[in-house]
Amino acid sequence: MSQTYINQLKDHIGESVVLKGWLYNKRSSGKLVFLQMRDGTGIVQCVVFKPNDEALYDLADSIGQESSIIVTGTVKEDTRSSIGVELDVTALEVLQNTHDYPITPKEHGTEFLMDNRHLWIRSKKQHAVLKIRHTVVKAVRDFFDNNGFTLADTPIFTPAACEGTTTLFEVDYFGDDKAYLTQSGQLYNEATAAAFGKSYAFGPTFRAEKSKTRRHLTEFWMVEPEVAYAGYEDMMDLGEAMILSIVERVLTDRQEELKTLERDTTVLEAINSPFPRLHYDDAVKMLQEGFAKGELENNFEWGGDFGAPDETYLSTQHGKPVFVHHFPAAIKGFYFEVDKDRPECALGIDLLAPEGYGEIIGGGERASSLEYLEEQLKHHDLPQEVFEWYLDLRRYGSVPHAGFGMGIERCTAWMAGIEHVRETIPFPRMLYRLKP
RNA sequence: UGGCAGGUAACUCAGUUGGUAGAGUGCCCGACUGUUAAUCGGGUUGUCGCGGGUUCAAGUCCCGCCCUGUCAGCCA
Repeated sequence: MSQTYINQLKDHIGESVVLKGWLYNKRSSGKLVFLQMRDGTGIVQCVVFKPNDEALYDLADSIGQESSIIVTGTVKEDTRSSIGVELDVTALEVLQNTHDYPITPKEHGTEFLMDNRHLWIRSKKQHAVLKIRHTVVKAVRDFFDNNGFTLADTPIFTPAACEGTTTLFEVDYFGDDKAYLTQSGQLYNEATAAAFGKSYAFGPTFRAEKSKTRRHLTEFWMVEPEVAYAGYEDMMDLGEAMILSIVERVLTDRQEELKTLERDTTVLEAINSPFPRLHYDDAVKMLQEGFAKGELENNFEWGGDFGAPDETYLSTQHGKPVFVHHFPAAIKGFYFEVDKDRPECALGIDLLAPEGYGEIIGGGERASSLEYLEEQLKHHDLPQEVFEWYLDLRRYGSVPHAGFGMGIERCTAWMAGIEHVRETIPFPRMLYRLKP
């Protein structure tokens, strides 16, 4: 008999099936043993009644949490079950009986769970978060694939920094050369956009920032679209459409997981077009009003970059993600296009997620003038020879173009409604955390 | 990198004015025909983060270090 998966049991009511998986939890009551079995697709309760088969009962009663088991039984409807069905066990094969599984159904601390991350991902909530991550990734890829974008991944080893070397991980590259792990595929995306018109990269990104916050990882995944003949406003349109498609997909495909996580889905359901678009000037005014009302501790001044409390304040003023554009050029990268009428403003855009999840998109319009970029490289003290290939993009058919990057983990944390991004990736890499 | 909180059993924690170590959970044994973190009875577990100091005596007080969490800076 072939294997049936728990999420398909509803189609097999009354039939005998074989489930292959692990013991999630066990309870017994007199002559009954209840095996909570998981197989990766769900959890189902398997019931063994002692008078029916005493040897089977003794075996079922003896296995410990996370023992690997193959269960044969009859599927029956049961209103007491959260998935509507149960299994009456007729046979049980124990591949390995284990008794020292460290993670119990009771409470544990963060450090212990992180040390046991390789096992923790079997737990219901972690499983649900990672399923949501999967759906976020799938929604993102479908969105770009269905909108004329070509996937053109960028290298992970890079020869130089795009904004200084302090936040880069250095790698020895055959002795003489040094390589760095990429912190963004953006410069390369600008090249692929000139080849394909609309391109995107999706992959891991590395930042050696010594940040210890609930929003930071040293290794995280980012999706970065880049579009030729597009401006910063087009990126707000594109980002908004992408976010809406992610929210919709998560709400459609991951209802069960959202329920497991006790996520308040009404805040996700309330997200619709259009997202508010704030000029940096107006954002500054709002922050200053917030300070005047005593809702912010520090008075924000024009020219600065938003701190976490500022971002939270701006995003909680609306029930939706909020775009901010026209950041001061002085706090942005060398490659940004600036507003012709206000050269002190870069055509950068950020998207702030609601509920204090912070910046999930950062991007904008790129400078298309060769002369301006050469000037900017000097101004930022960057070696021009390293960027010659990048400047070629302005020598040969330069066009206005724009793009952005979205962090998969921050987006997933927001969708799942969880506190810390470390739970949104199977094996997080953080300052002081390289294991398991 | 800085502020704050913390490090005691496998896990989560308690430990009084300094007097020689506790609970719950897990695990093992037993009871129970419907359990949902099952319940009930019995049993089992210690480098009190590390090093130094004060003291007759330190988990407890003092100094240094290490580690963890959290907030902030930076960013996605």
